[in-house]
Amino acid sequence: MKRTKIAEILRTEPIDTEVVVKGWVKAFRNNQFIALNDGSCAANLQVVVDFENTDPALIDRLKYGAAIGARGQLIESQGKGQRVEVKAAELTIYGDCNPEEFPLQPKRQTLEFLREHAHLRFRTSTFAAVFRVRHALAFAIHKFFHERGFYYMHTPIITGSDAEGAGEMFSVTTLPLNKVPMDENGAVDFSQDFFERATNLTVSGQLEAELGALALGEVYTFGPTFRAENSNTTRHLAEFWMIEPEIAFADLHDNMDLAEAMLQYVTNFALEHCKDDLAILEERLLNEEKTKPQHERSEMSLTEKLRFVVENNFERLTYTEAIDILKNSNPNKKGKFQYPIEGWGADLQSEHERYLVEKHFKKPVILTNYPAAIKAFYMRLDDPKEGVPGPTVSAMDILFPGIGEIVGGSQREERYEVLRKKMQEMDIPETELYWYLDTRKFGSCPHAGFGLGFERLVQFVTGMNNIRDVIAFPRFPGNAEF
RNA sequence: GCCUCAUUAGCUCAGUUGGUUAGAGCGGCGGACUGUUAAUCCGUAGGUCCAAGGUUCAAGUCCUUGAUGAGGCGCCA
Repeated sequence: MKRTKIAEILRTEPIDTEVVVKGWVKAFRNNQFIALNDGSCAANLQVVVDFENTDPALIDRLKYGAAIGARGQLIESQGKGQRVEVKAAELTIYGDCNPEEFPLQPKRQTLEFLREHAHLRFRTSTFAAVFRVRHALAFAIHKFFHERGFYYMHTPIITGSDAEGAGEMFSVTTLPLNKVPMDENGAVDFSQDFFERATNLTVSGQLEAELGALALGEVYTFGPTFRAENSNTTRHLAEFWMIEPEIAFADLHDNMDLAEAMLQYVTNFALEHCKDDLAILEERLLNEEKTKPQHERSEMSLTEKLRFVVENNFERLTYTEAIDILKNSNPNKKGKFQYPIEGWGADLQSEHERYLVEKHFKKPVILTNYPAAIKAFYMRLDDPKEGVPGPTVSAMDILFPGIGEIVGGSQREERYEVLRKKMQEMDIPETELYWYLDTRKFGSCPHAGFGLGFERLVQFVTGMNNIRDVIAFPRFPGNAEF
């Protein structure tokens, strides 16, 4: 007989039919009640064992974590706490689970402990919920773009360009590391390498996505990204997933509208499709915050926060306006900022971003038109504007409470000469990026795009504080286990 | 990379001013109970106090160095 997933049984409740369920034992109570979970949903199904007519040796193997199957009638539950249960006629043990050796215990475990047992942490209700929500968000992203006529574009993982300027890169090579061939100048002779040139893992698919957008109109990438930065924070990974839409015939405002609509769409998708999982995560967050002092606790519950983002427009303001607000803010006047706001031109520190998002506006914020000097070469130079002390670019960063920067994007510099000049100023070799410049030479048009850190989105929606807890096997400095 | 804090039983933690035999809860194991819901009740085993060195009559406790973990900052998504 074919097994039925527990999600299906709980949805359709086929009372008085025989079912086969298979899953892992989450609890075995009173010598007769198995809480069975098969990962298809957050809820467990209760399997009732007739302990008086079942082999005691078999009952003895119904340990926490064991993989089992049960065949029997689905009946209305004879007890409280659940609507239906399976009256087991036959039990099968697929995989025993020795409780003396199994690292997980049927009790609360710290996230730090589970992080060190990442191969088993899917078995916990928290991580099962996180990864189901992660799936839902990934699916929602594809759905959102597909519905809007975007094409999903696969940009290369291995890149020959080291001029993308988005951070330190991981080298890709088949050269023998114990005997690297050198050329006559004493430099590594990459002509002997697999690709006959130096190659790296991608730090962004943006430049390639732009090429696609300038023919297909609207495209997006959704793939892994690698940064060899020595970053040790709760919001950085060496390997993470990024969504990078790129839209032709669009300016910064179209870009902001797209990003905001997308974040609201996928958040709403999770609210609608992951109710049980979000309930588990909300409860977890609530318990975690109980250990914090009152003033550090959030004013809203997890789902309230998500609903707030879906129902309210993001606050849009320019960098110049933000500097004004920060300069006149209480923490700046009272010297509370570690980095006081001196004036126009400096990059904002995370304490400043947090002040704007969490204290001043209390909602997601889109900051735009940053000084050109602190942003990437490909961002479009703005026309000079009265009251703005220096040149700016059509950049935008979306800041989320608790997460910080979740989106970074811009309108792209589409003017050939302006882009070339900018590249020269920033020491970006034209020969490396001739193909990028070509798009500005042949049928260039205004276009824009952004990068969304997928794990940061998952962090926001699940309420998990550490980015290492929203990806199955996190990669970070000193760690590539599993 | 920088700063701060932590490391004691399988897990989460307590351990007073440096003082005799290092404790608790949960989990495990054994038993009881049998419509339970983190089941409950009784009993029981379980320790390289992160590592190395030092101070001291005496170190889980103080000092030095290192390892690992966590948080903050920087880099960013």
